[in-house]
Amino acid sequence: MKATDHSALERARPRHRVTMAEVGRIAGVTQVTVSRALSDPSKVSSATLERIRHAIEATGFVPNALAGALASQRSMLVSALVPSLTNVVYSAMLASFGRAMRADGYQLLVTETGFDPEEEAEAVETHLSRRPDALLLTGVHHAPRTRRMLLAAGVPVVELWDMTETPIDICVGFSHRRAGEAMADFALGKGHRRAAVATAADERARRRASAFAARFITGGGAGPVPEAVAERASIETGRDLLADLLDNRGFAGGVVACSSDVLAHGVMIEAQARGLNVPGQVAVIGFGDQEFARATHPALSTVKVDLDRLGREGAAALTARLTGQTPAPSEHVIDLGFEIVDRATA
Amino acid sequence: MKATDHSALERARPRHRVTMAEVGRIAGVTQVTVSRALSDPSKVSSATLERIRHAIEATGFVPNALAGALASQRSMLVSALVPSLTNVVYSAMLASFGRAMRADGYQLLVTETGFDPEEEAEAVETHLSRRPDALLLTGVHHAPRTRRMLLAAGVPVVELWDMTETPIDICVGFSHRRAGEAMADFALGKGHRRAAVATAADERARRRASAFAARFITGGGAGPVPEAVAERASIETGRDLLADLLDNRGFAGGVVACSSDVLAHGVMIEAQARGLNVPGQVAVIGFGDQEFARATHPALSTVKVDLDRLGREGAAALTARLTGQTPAPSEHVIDLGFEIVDRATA
DNA sequence: GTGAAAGCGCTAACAG
DNA sequence: CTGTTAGCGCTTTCAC
Repeated sequence: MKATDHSALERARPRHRVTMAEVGRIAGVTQVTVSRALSDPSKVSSATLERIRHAIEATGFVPNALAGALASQRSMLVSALVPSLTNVVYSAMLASFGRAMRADGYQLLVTETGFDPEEEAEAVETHLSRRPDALLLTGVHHAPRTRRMLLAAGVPVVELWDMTETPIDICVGFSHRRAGEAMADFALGKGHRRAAVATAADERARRRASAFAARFITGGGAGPVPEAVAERASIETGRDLLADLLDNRGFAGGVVACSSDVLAHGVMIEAQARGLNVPGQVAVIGFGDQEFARATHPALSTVKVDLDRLGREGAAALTARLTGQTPAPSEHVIDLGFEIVDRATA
Repeated sequence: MKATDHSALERARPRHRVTMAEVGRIAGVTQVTVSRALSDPSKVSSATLERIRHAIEATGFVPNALAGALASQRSMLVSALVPSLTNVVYSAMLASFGRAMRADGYQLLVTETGFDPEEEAEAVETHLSRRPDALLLTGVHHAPRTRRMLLAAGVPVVELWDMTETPIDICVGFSHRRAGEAMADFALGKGHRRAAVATAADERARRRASAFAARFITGGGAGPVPEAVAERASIETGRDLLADLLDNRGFAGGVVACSSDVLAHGVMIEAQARGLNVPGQVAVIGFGDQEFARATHPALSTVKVDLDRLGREGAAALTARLTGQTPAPSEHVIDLGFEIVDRATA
């Protein structure tokens, strides 16, 4: 069985493919009728429909969406560009976006752009060659040619996860500056007067970090707010960051504002490994409210961003456009906000 | 600027699209020459090439890959079906697979199947309509019609993350049974005589769990080995699982074999929250060797599976096939193995 | 309710 | 080195 199983694939060229014409021949109708039977069965007599169904069954016919897309000028493809697939923040957003689009019959073309605008531009170009009906970009910072290509293509675009006054088309997200400020207000409200920042290098995280530091000081906290930056966010780099803050940057305890829950978790672990009490000696605020945030010990205080909703709203904005609706100017930028989750670490 | 920016998109139908014919007209050649200039520039005189480049630049022409695929019978599309995008195990594998395929000029059509063979079958069918040049499936358990459709399509297929005697085409992975047994041997070697299992519900995890339990007992451990099962793997469910084991299933300490590092981390946190010493009272073995495993406190002992390599090897197997190579029968099943990482929690 | 004709934008021979 | 001629497998439009 093993040998025969493979033999089907041992040939260089795929086997003969069934077409609508062939299905039609078997069912005693023309190709057009088969097409109609599939796209709008109500236009075909039930007797014919039955014969066509049989023929499809018998031949294992699978319609060629490439040809369909070419003829109809609708690919039913949506392209999604995310900086990273392994970062839950983006994959969660992508997953919920994908589910929503699939429910509307679209399929997802996915590329990981690695936080690099140039790679993103390349990806946009190749994706555009597939004539997607819409595109999802992450963030609002893109290479100039990205914007140019997209505008020229005249395809609906949604930028997720960030806000801007000048979206390419539609953008759905929240203000990173305001999120950073809210973290500072929260820390201050908890009575903290000394703070540090542990952040990933990416540009949105940095924006939150500086907003936090600025607000913390103007709000009455002690300056300066030392900042430690890691290339990537992981528990390990979170540990490194706290170590660095404590050992080299003059941070003697207080609250640590982190650019992600993962980093925050690393900070907690490092503190605990050093015998420091959390939140007594080192308080921690995360970002994202990932699933595990409620399950750390103590439970992590953080900023909740509804990633699921982000993906869904992005999809909704796109499908609205795709069904011919023109958003009002005010609907081009959708602010989903965020929420401070006050648990036990700060 | 805001208003004008959008106006390009305010129309229902996309704007007039540039074709090769149009580029040719401007460059003073026929459409075919433009096609050649793009696919094999050496076949076109440098003077013509220059004019064509100009015309492309001037018009912002982006080739239509749909039409190209239809004509050439090669879509340069690879479809990837993964159970979950938010689970790092799968997204890491997908990301490395994607990078490798992209390097060869392929693009990724992605669908999340949610561990459901029926959903997978649906997805295979829709994906097949895009005429992908190859497919990636996760695992080796599929609906019968999935196998049938794939065989009929005659497309190269790689099944990742698991092994079987009867792959659809090619499969790359490791033996889950042997991994479970290796965990048991490791625990036994560390002197543990009492054990429990904390596992996610998915079928591969269960397979490792039962292999662990069986081997642990035949290897000299005390039976029975209580087993706690969670629908999904998270730190939170890991905590719940240990609580359940301790409170309801007669587990009085010993080693806990987990189906993933995340679950293991949850078990550690719950133990520590209860004031139990790790590994003194509760020892923990994870699975996957995710990035954070080395950074927990104490560092997590686990089973390393090289996800990056998994993705790469899967891609390599596919591209070999796509360049016309026929794998030897022995090369249809590739065992990547695994490795016990002996750190501090067991 | 069904068919015929045209064409989507490209690649693949085959000429010259 | 460049052009001509045929499709690829569908959808669309217009007839009947």
